[in-house]
Amino acid sequence: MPPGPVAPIQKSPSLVQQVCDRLAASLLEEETAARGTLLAERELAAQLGVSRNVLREAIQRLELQGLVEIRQGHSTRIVHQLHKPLTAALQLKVPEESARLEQLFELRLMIEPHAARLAARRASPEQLAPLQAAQHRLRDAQTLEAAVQADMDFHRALAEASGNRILLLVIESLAELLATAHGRGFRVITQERPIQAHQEILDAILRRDADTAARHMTAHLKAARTETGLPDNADLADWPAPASA
Amino acid sequence: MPPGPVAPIQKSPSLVQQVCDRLAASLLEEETAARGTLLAERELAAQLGVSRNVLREAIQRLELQGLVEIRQGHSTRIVHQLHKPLTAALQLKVPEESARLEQLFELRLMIEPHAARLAARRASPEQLAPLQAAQHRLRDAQTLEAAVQADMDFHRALAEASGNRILLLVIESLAELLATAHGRGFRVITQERPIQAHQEILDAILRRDADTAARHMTAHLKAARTETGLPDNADLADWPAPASA
DNA sequence: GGGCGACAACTGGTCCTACCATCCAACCCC
DNA sequence: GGGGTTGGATGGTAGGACCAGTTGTCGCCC
Repeated sequence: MPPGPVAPIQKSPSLVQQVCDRLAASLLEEETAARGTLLAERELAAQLGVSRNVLREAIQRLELQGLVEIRQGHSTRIVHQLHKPLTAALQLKVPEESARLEQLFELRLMIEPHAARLAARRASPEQLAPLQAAQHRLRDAQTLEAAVQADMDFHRALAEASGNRILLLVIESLAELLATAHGRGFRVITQERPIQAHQEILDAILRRDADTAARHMTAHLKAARTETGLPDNADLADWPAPASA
Repeated sequence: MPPGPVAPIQKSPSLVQQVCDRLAASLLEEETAARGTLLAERELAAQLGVSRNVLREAIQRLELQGLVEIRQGHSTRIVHQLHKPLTAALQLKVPEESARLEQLFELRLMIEPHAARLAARRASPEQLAPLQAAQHRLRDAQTLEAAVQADMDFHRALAEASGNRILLLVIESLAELLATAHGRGFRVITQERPIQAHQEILDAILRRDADTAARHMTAHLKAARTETGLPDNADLADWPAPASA
């Protein structure tokens, strides 16, 4: 049937999808309901005029997308962890942990130096602050957990400073997978080198020296990869750091 | 409480989660039920001994993860599109299409030259074949849709040839987002240049010339970005191509 | 009065049944 | 034999009932 002049009535996508979109929109755009507790199934269902069944499936989707967190007994909380779906997909795609770590570092080596490069060029003062804060937390960290967390925060803040939100999402996911790997035989040994490496990257960014920041990031990731205990990789020996011509 | 010797009783995850894991496992590992039609809700629910409600929620999750495709009236089909969750997350994270395209090209410029570099080094004959096939399809494409599809296939095959499945997943997702953008004002004009650009990349890979492949890919993406109609970007002017020292 | 345990009122988790909407295919009428 | 009709399959929605954790409170016992 050719598109007649009558009615492009676009039959409604499934109710679940509508509810899902509706909730996603109101969760993303408004900071009002910021990461607080909210949402009771029965109440929300009545409020939206759909069955609890539909509302449940919608909420489940939101959880898989990392927008809410469901715990039995509690109310469903709002969170912002859009990287979760990617994390889950990667775990499905590369189930074996050592292979995943290997490929993960390869990808980090591709994008994080560029992220550092962009951050040096584009970071606003508001974006630099959390970067420095993470560095301070790393320096002051007493426990391994705190150090790992501060390390993740640094890379996350750097990605955010790059101004590329897609990049941020990918790096968040890679960082989480890496953090999960810690404590399962993949431990860092020293804690001194990362502090200095981060400091060099940070200094270069503060000087707006993009090439140097990228070079230090490349070196940092290579070293971190070795410390994680991954075997040598011929393809990484001459891995280039991005630098302007 | 210190970890006592008693019982670290891991309480069973929710039924939905169990069903989900079960199905995901049987869908991923076995090629037996390869992308064929399968799975009727009522029947499967009875077979697994859970309510249709639970089975539905599990299936919904699988759909969101890109493992199955649900259509009303049909039986649910098995597919393998693990990149879908990432695609969805990106659409949530960067709702505005032009900004998304901009950041998307930035990320492609970061990773695809490296993908070409790795493909030149590691691609097996079995991985080179689809690359050449895609190039032939692009050359012979009659319609715009066919050309876009062949273009995507080329980049996908290249990512696969890199041997990094995480990289493949990301590139698949970026390609899909890009394809979606076509036909919404973001159209390519010429179809001649991509053919030649792909050929140069392909030739370099066949010669195992990693640096040249990466350089051509960088140039190709820059050109493609311009043809898509995105405004000039100062940070891209001196964008480096990865090359061995 | 203070502490401890049972209870009650939430929350999400599971099940059931009935009915609607859509699609496909076999069937029947012309 | 062609084309419209119909029935049976699928997934989609609804609403109810009950189970299972969590938390705060109240009352009992010491």
